[in-house]
Amino acid sequence: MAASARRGAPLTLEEISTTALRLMDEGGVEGLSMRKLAAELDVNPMSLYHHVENKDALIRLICSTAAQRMQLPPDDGSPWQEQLRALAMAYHRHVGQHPAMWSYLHNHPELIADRELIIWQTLYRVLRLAGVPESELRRTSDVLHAFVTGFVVAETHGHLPDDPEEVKADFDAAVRLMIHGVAGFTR
Amino acid sequence: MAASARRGAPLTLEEISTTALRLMDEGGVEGLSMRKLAAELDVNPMSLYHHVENKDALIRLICSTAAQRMQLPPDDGSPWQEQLRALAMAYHRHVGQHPAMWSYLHNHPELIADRELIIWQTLYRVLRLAGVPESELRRTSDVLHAFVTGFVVAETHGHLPDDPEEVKADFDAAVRLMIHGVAGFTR
DNA sequence: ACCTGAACACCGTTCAAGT
DNA sequence: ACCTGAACACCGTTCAAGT
Repeated sequence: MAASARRGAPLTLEEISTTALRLMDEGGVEGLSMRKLAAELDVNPMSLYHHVENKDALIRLICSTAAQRMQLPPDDGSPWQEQLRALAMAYHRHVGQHPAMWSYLHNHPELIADRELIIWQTLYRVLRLAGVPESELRRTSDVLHAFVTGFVVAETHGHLPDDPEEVKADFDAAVRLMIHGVAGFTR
Repeated sequence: MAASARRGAPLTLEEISTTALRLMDEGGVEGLSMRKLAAELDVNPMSLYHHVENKDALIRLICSTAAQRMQLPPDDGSPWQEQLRALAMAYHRHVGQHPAMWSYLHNHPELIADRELIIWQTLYRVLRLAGVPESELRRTSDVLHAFVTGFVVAETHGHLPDDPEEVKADFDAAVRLMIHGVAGFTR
């Protein structure tokens, strides 16, 4: 056994990653430290190293579990333009919930490179529907993903204090620009 | 007088910001610390606080001087599509030279919000040329800027090791998508 | 197997003291 | 006016020791 001296139960990866993500959500990147996380879990800082190799690995864990759990819209049969907008909105919501995590992810794109992730599967499906040829799927999805990430990160960190109507109009303009871009692409 | 005990001349903001940017370029965000910067300048760490309020102010200084010095293409009379591409390429080059600074900037868009900056002036000019109405300039330029930043940051951090031909094709696709998007916008 | 305390090499920053 | 050293409250991480 050898559970914690202060806690009843032993640590799990599950609660480590959940608590770490919460700390990041609440206090940004600098809100998460190994020592604060340990304090939050009521455990010795060094105990964490038995479950996670180091801080980088911890953040990687947070990102991958959060990315896997993203709630993305299913294929409802609507036109690709609407589905692209719905996907962008789902992205927008997720970044709004975990801005610090997405900032990190934006600077470490390799953590989200796995094409089996639901986010890529969904984007591929929408782009196929739009008529993007198979050979261009990787490239087009990369570009759109970078665009959307750039936009929502800038929006979340930049002008949230603004008039929400303005933010909505900005978001609409971004989506329309992408739709026109993809349409012009396959025409 | 009262210059440094170890150096001949007193510190200047100029050399502080130049050296700090170099440290960031060489070692990423974690390559820049007040103590390393002081060591590099052969000065006591605390001396820096006489020229700069704190580390945040130092990074703000780096970003604003670098942004002011960006070399952007002048109006050469070519079509707006070509000028937009040239602008994106200039951006691309600058981010490639200072990736860590741009990562920071991407997460602190307020540092680049001043519409008098050459980057906004240039973008406004190109968009006017493309026929974007005055009332939509702020919005459209925000969206495009976020897109370009998203793309070049992702590219710089993500798949530079790739085949340079592929990177170039990705960049072309991104520019074409933006051009189609803007064109569809004003049609 | 899992947890712990002490220790090391780093941080940013404050403050009182030097010239 | 500008620089400095000591000190404080933080970091991530290693290591040897506990159960």
